[in-house]
Amino acid sequence: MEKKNYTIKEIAKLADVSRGTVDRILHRRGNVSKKARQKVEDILKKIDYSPNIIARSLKANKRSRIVAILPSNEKDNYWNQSVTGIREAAEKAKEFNVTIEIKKYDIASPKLFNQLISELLENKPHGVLLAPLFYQESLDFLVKCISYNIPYVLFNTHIEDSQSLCFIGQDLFASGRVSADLLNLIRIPDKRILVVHFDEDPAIANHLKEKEIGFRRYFEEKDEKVAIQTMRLSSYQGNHVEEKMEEIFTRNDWGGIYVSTSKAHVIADYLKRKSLRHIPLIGYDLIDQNINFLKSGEINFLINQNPKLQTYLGISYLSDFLVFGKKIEQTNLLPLDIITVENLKFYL
Amino acid sequence: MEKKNYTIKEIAKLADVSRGTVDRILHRRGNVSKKARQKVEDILKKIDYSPNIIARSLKANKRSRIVAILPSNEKDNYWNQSVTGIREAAEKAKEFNVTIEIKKYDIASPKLFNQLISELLENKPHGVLLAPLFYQESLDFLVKCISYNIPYVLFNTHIEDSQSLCFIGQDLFASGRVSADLLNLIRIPDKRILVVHFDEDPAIANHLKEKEIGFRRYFEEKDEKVAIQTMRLSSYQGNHVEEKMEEIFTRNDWGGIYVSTSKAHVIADYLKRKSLRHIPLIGYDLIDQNINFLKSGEINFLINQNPKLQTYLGISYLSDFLVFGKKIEQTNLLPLDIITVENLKFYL
DNA sequence: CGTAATAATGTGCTCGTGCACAACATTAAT
DNA sequence: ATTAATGTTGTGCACGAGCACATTATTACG
Repeated sequence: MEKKNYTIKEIAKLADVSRGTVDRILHRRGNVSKKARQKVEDILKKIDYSPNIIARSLKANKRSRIVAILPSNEKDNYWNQSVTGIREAAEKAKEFNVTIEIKKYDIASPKLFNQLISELLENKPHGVLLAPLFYQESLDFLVKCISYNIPYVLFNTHIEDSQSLCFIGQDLFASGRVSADLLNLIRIPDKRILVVHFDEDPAIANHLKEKEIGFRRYFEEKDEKVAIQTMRLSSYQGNHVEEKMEEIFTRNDWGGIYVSTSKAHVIADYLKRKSLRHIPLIGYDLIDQNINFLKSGEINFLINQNPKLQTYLGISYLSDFLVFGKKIEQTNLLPLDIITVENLKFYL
Repeated sequence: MEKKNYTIKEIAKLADVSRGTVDRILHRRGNVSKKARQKVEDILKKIDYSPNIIARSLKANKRSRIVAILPSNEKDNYWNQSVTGIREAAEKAKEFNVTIEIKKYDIASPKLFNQLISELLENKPHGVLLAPLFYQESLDFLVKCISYNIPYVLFNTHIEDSQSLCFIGQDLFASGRVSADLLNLIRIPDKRILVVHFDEDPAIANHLKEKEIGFRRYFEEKDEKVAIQTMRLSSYQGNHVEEKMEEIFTRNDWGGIYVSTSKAHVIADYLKRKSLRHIPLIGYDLIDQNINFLKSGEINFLINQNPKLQTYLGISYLSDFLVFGKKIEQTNLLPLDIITVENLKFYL
């Protein structure tokens, strides 16, 4: 198993040619006689040459600039964790002369997104990490990246047919099923279940629908006779949310609630104020507000979508690709961690 | 934020001295005049020099050999996953001229362990990854490593006071609590709870006890009135296990079972045969037998102790330390993943 | 002041890759 | 046969760090 790593110089000596000739063959640069090619290829068949990536990287010695583009964390601090992941990966990548720039866009304005993109393309980055919430706008951008030969990695939201290096995200359908499974354990029997979507933006709507399909499918397969009702809320509508909650909670007696976004804390807060904290509640993501309600018991389970790991891996992959030319797995669906008060601390 | 990485050559030019002088100052090799030192240190204060680790590594160009020592997976295929983690990390490390050798020891024989150790020390490895199940024997070995200046990383079992680069493992106490929390959700009310330890070896006994303490503490804090009874089994005793199970299950009516090792499948199998599969059961680790019973419903939850990630990180850390001189976090407690049928696939 | 001893400094080489360019060999065209 | 035009091959250099060693500057002391 003790495998020697041959160098170009050693191969040259074995084949009785010069380093240059070996190099030309390895890189298919032509200008090699049949005889020399034969000799070298014979050697290459016998041994297992792989270039020393450290030497290669030293020679290349390029500075790479990666731009990470994601929604602003002002309006939705779910994205804080993504930023943390980027920062941590950036720290590691710095040693390899890779710098990371973070660009945030307003989830409510495709226009500003487009503007950001075109500014960004003025001096072209070497790589891009993107959360493509706007479908069409992102697609346009990616076409440009391809034409400029800028490699990109997508995360959070899947875009079909893209030529990305890879996509890092979660399995939405499975995510709904996991939630259903947990809620089924703790729900109050014989009562209706409420599914809540906070879809500020149509860009996210499909995302949430996929989760709901998984959620409902679970109960169908289990042949459980549960009534499931869906409610749509937008956190931008202000008081409107309170009114809507008032309406839905006074009219019905719920046996469990599933919130398909990181906004479970909004419901938890309501339940607490209205002394409804006995109603089982499941939501997503380890943002501060959710964590507080998990600790105090209004939220029973949180599903961790690993936003931090998503971006950490995204940047790491891009960096490894730019520095060492490493190939990457096309799709990377991260685990859906089940979080309770007891194992919370390990995921923070 | 665009931070330039200065080179020694550039610093030399700025300070108007030679590369050698800068090098001597950076490495405290002496033989530098006060004047020159002053000039260079002034520059070093202004800029933020950190050596190019790629160049450094190329120059060093050392082949490193890491030996990973862990229990044999013949008798307990929990360790299969550890081996997988090592293999995957080895694949990555190969590119940096790091080779990994795996040595397996019999958990029943400290003698053979000692023999393995002394053989291993004959031609000294550059780094060691160890699962120190035998306390005293491991300690003796580590003392030798220290005297030979061999860096080591421990995983799975914690040894206090060791000078290891780091420990990678799980929080046993928390692990017991997590299990208790889950079992509390699904247990049959008003019935006794059974804790099962499979402790083939006294080396592991403490390990398991710590889990049980966490488990019991949870119920104490919750002020739940539950009777908890402990049973010790050894899978090496053959039929004896069956007898003991027979005894404990015919005499009592259990409301839930917690198995503190990866052997939950033994209980699951019994429950299945005796038509007792309604009894909630929680165990550890994603080994094939457990996975099967999780899928078929005899096991309700599995706690994933991340054995694969433990060794993967261990090798990665050691490799980064040997190749690039990177420092490492002292302790690394991996998450206790909660696994159900629904999120299982993401952890395999 | 001159020489020896010591302190301080600068240079050259290595690591392996990748490319540029010079050197040399072969063939074609006149 | 001579020159030009290709075809093929070998060498040199750069990347940045790190160390050995040669060279130069400074001090000590008779």
